[in-house]
Amino acid sequence: MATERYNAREVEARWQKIWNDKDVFVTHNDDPRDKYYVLEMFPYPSGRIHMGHVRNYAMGDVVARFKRAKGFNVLHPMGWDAFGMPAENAAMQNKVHPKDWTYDNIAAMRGQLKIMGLSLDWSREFATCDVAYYTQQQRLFLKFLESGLVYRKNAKVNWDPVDMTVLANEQVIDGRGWRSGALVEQRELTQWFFRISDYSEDLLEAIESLDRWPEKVRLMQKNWIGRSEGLRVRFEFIDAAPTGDTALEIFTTRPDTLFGASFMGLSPDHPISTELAKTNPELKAFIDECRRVGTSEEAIEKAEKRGIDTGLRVKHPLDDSVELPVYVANFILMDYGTGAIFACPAHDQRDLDFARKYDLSVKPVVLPKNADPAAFEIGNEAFTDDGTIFNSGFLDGLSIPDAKEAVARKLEAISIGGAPQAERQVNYRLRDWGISRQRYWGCPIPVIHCEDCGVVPEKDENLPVQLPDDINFDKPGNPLDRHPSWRETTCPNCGKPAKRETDTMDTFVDSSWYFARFTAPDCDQPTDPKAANGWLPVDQYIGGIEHAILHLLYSRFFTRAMQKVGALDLKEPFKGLFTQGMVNHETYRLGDGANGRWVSPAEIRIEDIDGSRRATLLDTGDEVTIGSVEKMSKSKKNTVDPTDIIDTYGADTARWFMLSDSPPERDVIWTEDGVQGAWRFVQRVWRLIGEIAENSEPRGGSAPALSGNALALRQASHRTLAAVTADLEGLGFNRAVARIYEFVNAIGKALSEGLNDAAMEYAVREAADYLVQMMAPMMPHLAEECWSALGHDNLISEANWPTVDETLLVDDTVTYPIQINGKRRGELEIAKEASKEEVEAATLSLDFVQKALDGNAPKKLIVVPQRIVNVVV
RNA sequence: GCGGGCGUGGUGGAACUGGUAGACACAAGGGACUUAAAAUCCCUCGGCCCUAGGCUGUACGGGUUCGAGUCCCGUCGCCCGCACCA
Repeated sequence: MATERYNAREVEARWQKIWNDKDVFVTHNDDPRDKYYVLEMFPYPSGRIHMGHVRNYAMGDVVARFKRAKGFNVLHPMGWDAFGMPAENAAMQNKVHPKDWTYDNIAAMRGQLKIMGLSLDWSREFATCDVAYYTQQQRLFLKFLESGLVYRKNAKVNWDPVDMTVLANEQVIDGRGWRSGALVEQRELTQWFFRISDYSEDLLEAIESLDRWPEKVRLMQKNWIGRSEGLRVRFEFIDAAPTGDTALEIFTTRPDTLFGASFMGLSPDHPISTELAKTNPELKAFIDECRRVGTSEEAIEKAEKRGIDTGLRVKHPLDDSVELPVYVANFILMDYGTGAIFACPAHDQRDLDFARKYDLSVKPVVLPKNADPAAFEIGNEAFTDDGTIFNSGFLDGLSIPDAKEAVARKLEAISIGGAPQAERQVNYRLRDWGISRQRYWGCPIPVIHCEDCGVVPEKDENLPVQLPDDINFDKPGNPLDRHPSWRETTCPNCGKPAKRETDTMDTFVDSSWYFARFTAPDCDQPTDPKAANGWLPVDQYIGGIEHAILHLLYSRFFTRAMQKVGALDLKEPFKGLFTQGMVNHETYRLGDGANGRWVSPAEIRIEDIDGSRRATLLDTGDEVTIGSVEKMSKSKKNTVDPTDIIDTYGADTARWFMLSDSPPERDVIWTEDGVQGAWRFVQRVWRLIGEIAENSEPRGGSAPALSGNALALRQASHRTLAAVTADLEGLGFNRAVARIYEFVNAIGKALSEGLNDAAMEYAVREAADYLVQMMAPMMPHLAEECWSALGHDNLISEANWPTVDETLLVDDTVTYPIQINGKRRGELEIAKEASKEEVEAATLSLDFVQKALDGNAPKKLIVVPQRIVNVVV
């Protein structure tokens, strides 16, 4: 048996069947043990799994299997993020129905995931496009609507006039639609919004409590929410604005620079701008032009600061004698603050650019440390660092924070037109979440438009609002709009004929609560609060860094919203978060420059010729250039199909390689050599275990008295176990792998020295059992096969994690490195419990120390207990 | 521009709270076994010096310390996030 080569394909299929037949990974909500919820971000069913999935799910599976062995009731589910544009694109290109395309892809990918041997509870599987799932999502939506968490408003959107749809910012490339290439327009549309901004402060504050999240992600979320404290100040108009306003309200975080004010700025979308444009053609033309400029970052960055003087003038709030002109300026955003600003060019770069262009005054009011107030001037760079206020009347000599406070106090106390001139205000960058999409393949928004009653929520008993199957994609735009009858319904309120909402929800909505649905996937309500509260928060969530902001922030908001409507009772959905790195691969290119094309790793052969690697095309033998290592992508053709790898080497090898070498948060480079190394290791373990199984008997009873090699091996077993346990707790898979390699080397060495007494036989059997158990979370099939070969009659997937015998972790001697002047010169082996004095004495008697001292007393002698000795001469 | 991170052999990477730098693996070279290949096993493997042994070495330049890959300051390089947010 043992001499046979390990046949991964046969073995893996066999154990997968056993796990499946015995429902080993089916989880029960009423299990009394402590819970542990492991979740990997669920995949989009694109058609095939890729190496990124293999890495992601291998990591999650290690955690799940490890925690199961540690005695937890583990929830480890899987589902599909199945709504979205690719299905519609496929429908348009290949004449497939989005539903068929999606469910076919799911079936294919489910099959691929199953051969990976993941310890998933497949009984809880669902896809977000399942009617059962989106019914509950509509029910949640209606509850949110009732609780005031949802509203409609007009909002500017990127409109693609060819595809007749709204585009997300990231779908606009250089001002053009990413698919149609048409110039994108800014349009006002009535859209549905979730009130995520109501939770700005809470979402920001609670980040502090997420201590098992990567610091990087926490910081990104903080920046995204973007809290800033400032002052809302009202500037009195000399003559009232055409809107009737007597004062212009602005938001500023720099009230300390108020004496440096040079002009006021209005957003092109500000109501006063709109009103003025009605009688001012030049201004109207300018505003129209601003709207045409794309919202892409590049477009904004390159856009020159421009504006138009409205002729309006305001009074300076702290100095009546100063009048400030009001401009409409292209760089002012309507949806931040009040859509209007006061400009202090000396201390704000944008204001300075504008002032220089229109020749407006630039008066510095913050003096840098040690600068001469008479000589300090502003060139083409605004001064934004710290300093002392000057040129500012009663603020002169104050620090920036003190001046802010002084201005706030003063203006709060003044009243103009019956209201205080200024109020303190906190602003957030975070905007409400627009969820309307003019698409077919998404969750329909369950509301009805009635001519008499307005916007009316669909009645609960009428749910679901189901997507029609008879749909065509012949024309661009939203197929739901064109459907002959789907829109037609009756008003739930008055019973008259009415029309359904044809917008569907952003797919981020689908993924904002799936983790809760897994806790009770068949419930006839969105959640079973008892199940959700019992399982949540997710103890370990694993996924890509690309979701650091949106998906995670939306899910945090959704959890709060679900708490508000009583669907569950907690705020934070993910206790521990881990973001894994990408899978990269070398690239290969045939031919030069524009004539060249990318070729895939499967099309080439790599040889080592005189120490340098050369690649040639398999078909023709043409030389191929080996390019840089990059993220696996279809466009560069540097992908490796997980199924091919698993067919050749088995799932365990693929999993093991993914977990070894690179730290999990970092990118890993997929190499053929690396996979073969992992494969050789699989064979090596199999041979080793076979040899042990043949030449020894299973352990019985307690350990015999030990000494020498047997003791050393037991110490190695328990030390490795302690280290691997700690590594797995901390997701240090690469370190665990390295320790297991070391351990296998140690067992191999012990075995070669002979198995000739009972003590050694016991130690070797223990080592073998521990080895197999430690690798079981990572290579579960090989582990089951070895476990069974070693004579165990239970499944290793159901076995308990072994316990460390602490007494075997300690040695009775310790080896001190001996340094002379900080450089290592030798070692000292001494009893562990030797006192500091004894260590000192022993050190000084060493001949190389004597030699270094040359008869003198040491200048200093540092003994760090159990660590190191340093002699300073 | 703002914010954050990283820089260790030919390569991926180890090194707990400052305490023997390079664990473990990959690649490479040499050898054994074999008709041969594969597989397996053994040896070498940061650089320099003739060896015992020594010197040097964690991007670069300083500093703190008995002792620095780790802490501090500066420089260079790379990566990521955000970006007209007043």
